[in-house]
Amino acid sequence: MTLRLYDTATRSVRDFVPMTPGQAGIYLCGVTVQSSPHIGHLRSAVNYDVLRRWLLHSGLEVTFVRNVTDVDDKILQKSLEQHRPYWAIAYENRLLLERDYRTLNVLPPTYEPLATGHITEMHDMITSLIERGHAYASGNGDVYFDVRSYAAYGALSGQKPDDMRSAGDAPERDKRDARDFALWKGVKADEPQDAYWPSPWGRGRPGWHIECSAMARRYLGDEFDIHGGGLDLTFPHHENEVAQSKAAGLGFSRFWVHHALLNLGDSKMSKSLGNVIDLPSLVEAGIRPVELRYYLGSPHYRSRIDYTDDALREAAVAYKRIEGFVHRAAEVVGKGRPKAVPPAFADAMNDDLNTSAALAIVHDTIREGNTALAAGDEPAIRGALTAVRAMLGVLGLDPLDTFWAGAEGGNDLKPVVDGLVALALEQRAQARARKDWAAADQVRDQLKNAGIQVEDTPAGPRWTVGEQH
RNA sequence: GGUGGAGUGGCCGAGAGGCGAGGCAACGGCCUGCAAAGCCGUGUACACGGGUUCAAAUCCCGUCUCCACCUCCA
Repeated sequence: MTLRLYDTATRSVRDFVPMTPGQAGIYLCGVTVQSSPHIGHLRSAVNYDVLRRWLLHSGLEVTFVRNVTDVDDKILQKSLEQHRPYWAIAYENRLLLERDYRTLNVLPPTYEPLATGHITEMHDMITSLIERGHAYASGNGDVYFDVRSYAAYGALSGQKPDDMRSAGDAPERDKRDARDFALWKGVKADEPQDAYWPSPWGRGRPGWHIECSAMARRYLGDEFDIHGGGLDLTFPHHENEVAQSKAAGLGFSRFWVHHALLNLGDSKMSKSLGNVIDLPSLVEAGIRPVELRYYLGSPHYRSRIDYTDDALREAAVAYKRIEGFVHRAAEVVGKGRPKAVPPAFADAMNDDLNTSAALAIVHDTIREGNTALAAGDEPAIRGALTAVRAMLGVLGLDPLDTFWAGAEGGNDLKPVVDGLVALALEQRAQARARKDWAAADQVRDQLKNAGIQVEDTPAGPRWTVGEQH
């Protein structure tokens, strides 16, 4: 069975057939770095990271491009408000974003192009659009895409231009049609003057959509496999991107993958509504990044997540069960080498990345592994462990992955603590030997007060720092 | 007004004509000196009203509620 993916353009699940056998090119609309990231942005990153890892696991070579839009209306507005250059704001937020991506074990993109680094590519495309009669310069420095010149406009998002509510951004300068959108924006007196570049149409800056068309072409070619982004980008951003690129004669994206949003309260998480939760605040509240990743990656990517603290904490408990098995098993049979993934897991992933169904297989395997642990059946333990690790690896959640293992604090001290705890456990063992349960339990309680959990296993007592896992 | 989507047991969350995904919580049992962890068992859930069918959470019609987009947005 091969991967089947939902394609927004055809509104159907289709077989994913790479343009070039063995390879996949993905363009993901990253973020406009106008403010610090929240967990909705991180959901996006996690969803596509899982797609990417699954393609890699399936043996494909993946070129993964995630852009950063580092100049736009809002960034310029903040520049004025904060009396700082627009690029200082963009860079600051970009660093915060990358820090969060890294913290969640999101693989770095193959390329991470900036809009401001591709002005020339944009000019080329705009020139081509004008030549082909799909764009026009207004005469005061703006260049617009001529929506009426492109018959398929609206096909991606299912919108009929005539049925759309009239655009609220009314008095654009010299548009032929209210739905035309800017490819290039001429100088405005009330904008930061350091945000302009020379162009054939005079000094100006890019319109919002052109950068993605230009950069996707630059790094993935005229036609490529998958274009991704949030559901809220379908219109107008992606609609405009297709229009530009196809009107310029390019094949552009073969699949459109859109993930659902993360809501908090009655509406999607967004800075402008103020209903925002970010990674640092969750970490402060005791949630580990890997637990957040589990929470964000468990529901299907096309299902809305209604964020609640309780649901997140429940996900954290579920992840601890996974971790508990992996650690206990590894202590008995060693870490092993993750191998192939169970067929049922592969089927779930191939079915439009059904991570929920895939996790059910993970939990089933863990149950078998726990039974094997209780029975001391080492081959079975080893089999379950390597399978579980392989599956978790695809999801970016393997606790023994050096990434997460290294993230656990205090590992340098583990041998030291190990020795100290061993002393205490020796006393407990002696007390237990003479059936002095009070003394034995006292040792355990004291260790617990010091933050060390002791549990007895068939292989003797084991201990963990902090919460059980 | 237009477009897309959602409503599943106490909670989270898959599924999409017939056999109760999975997790959390709860209850009972096993294991354990006790605990923890684990294992086994227990739940007849699919917004509402009609209809189609031998069979509907899944298909059709209608109703209600909610979300997203049509304006910057992952």
